[in-house]
Amino acid sequence: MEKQNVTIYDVARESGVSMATVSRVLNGNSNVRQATKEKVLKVIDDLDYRPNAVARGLASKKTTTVGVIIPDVTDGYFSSLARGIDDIATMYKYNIILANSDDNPDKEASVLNTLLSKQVDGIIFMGNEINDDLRADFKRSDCPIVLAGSVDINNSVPSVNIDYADAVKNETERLIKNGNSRIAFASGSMKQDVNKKYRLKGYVSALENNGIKFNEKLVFETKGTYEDGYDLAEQIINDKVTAAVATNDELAAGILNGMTDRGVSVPQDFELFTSNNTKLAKMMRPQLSSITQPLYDIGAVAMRLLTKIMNKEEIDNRYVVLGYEIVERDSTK
Amino acid sequence: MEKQNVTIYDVARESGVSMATVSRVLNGNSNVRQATKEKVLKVIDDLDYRPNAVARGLASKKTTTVGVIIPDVTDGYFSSLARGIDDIATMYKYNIILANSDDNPDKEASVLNTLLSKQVDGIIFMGNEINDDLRADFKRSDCPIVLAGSVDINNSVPSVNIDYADAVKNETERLIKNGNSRIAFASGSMKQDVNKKYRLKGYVSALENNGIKFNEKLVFETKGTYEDGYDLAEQIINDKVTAAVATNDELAAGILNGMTDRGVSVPQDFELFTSNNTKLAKMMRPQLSSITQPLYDIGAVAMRLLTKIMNKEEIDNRYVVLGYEIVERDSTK
DNA sequence: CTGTTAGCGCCTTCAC
DNA sequence: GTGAAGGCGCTAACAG
Repeated sequence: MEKQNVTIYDVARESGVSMATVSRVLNGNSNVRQATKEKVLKVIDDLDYRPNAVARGLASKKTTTVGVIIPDVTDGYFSSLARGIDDIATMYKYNIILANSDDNPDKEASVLNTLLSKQVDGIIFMGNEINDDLRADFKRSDCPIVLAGSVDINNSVPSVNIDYADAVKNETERLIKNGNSRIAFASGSMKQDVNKKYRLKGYVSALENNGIKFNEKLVFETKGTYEDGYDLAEQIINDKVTAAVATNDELAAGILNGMTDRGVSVPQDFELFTSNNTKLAKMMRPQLSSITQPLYDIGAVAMRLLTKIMNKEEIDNRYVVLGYEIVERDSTK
Repeated sequence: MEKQNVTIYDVARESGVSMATVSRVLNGNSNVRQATKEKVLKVIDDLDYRPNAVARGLASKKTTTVGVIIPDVTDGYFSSLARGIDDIATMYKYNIILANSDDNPDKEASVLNTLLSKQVDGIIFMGNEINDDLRADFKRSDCPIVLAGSVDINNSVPSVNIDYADAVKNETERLIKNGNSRIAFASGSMKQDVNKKYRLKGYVSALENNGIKFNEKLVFETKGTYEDGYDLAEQIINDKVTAAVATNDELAAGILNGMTDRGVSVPQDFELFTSNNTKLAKMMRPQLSSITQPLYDIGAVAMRLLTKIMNKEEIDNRYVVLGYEIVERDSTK
């Protein structure tokens, strides 16, 4: 058993043409006579030749791979985005280098670096916090970057999102219409601009529009985990809150179970809206009312946008805002 | 703004040494005087030089990236494995090319091919069905491959798993001890050897060990989705089944909700065990009793095993079987 | 339409 | 300890 050694040179020799010609048929260059093309193709098949993408990358300066930075694949929100990204990437003949960052700035910076050293053609970044360092890295990188389901208040990079503020505003108003006035805002980290600058704002403006005074005590900041939500339920009960908007599904799931396990009936005595409509929302009992984000599409559109940028096509809109809807299931009246 | 052009040659010139020397300090080769080393390092820093991994890969025939084939990142079982894989990969300075296959043989073959053309140093394969074609591809590839949480009855490739048969046997026996005799085996596709050759076998042997006659009618084959489970509940009710073992968590979640929504109380009138203990198991109400697979570890160990193989280290055991436990929560008595 | 010739950026003997 | 030189496998002008 020898190692795979057959190179473009071998197939050139075997088929009695030059490597240039082989390269041409490989790359679908039209300037090849049909006959020669077929001859070469046959040899390629006979020799079981497989072009070396690394050599190709070095010569052409294109690797047909894009980097994807994700906080955690295990998170249903991000993995849904990732799936959309990969599908579109595959469609455009790209592969994906996936790297978990845990939203940790150091890891992000480090990963970004190794991605760049691997000469990826582009990068899709997902992350909840984008700080100045990262923005600077992005700028310096001279590599196409698109944010997917991730917000940069500075709009320093192209991105694909929904209107988070508007969505939360909408949810909150429905809660108000249902007669609630003590509505909690159950949030993941406020270091995240989505939460602090967008969702919270939507929450506040819904309150104001309806003459309800904003009460800082009803804003609960957590790390956004299921456990956080579960524990938070106790506090929510003590604070006599009658409804809540949660910024992500696992947190909401925790709150829901926390309330139910403590004897509160949802939605009769407590209403709850969540924000991502991951699979989880439908699996909970009662099922969670939610903003329905087009998660897969956000990833898909982000990847599509990236291909355009890598391809230097004209871009009409670098800051895509996809539509969302609200589905009322059983956690609201 | 120029493109990044600084190469090893530039830093060689700037620091007044040859590229060979720069290459040496880059690769931690000891045969470099401390003084020169520092000088070079400084220039590297000044020039903001970043070695080109592609060129490096071509020259050294090592890309420090491994391919990961996964049915669907969106699936909690596999994404947990993927997380373990990535963490260990990162620890050993590898990156991961992640590709979704949907368990589709064509996609798997195609992805495998492009992975090989990209000269990955190794591959972690996750998938529920491994057929002869795939085995042949593996064999022909001459590339280290490890299966993670995926079973190959032929043991043609190194793998990391738990003892699925034993685990299901255990669950089933507990159900029997609780007084059940009409126990369903709710399964994903029987084309999958884990289900057909392992889990089902465990189920059957538990029955036999306890003098219960195996009833084929109580084996329900589905595609393993949440919806499948939900629908299946009706049939389960009609068949007067009093307990079930499900082969994966989403399926179990569907069954659970399907039963509950149809007015059956769990675990009083129906007991349920599931098999993967993903996050979901704890989020359901009642919480799902389950086999607790060390998902993250399976991925991590698989990746570690792969590094050893890539590194041509001595391997004591190519077919790792990790321990599992059973946690009884509220879906069983 | 096809062949020739340079590299792409780095590693790796082999001398010195 | 350090430099020179030859590839790695392929693409990309440039000729013809």
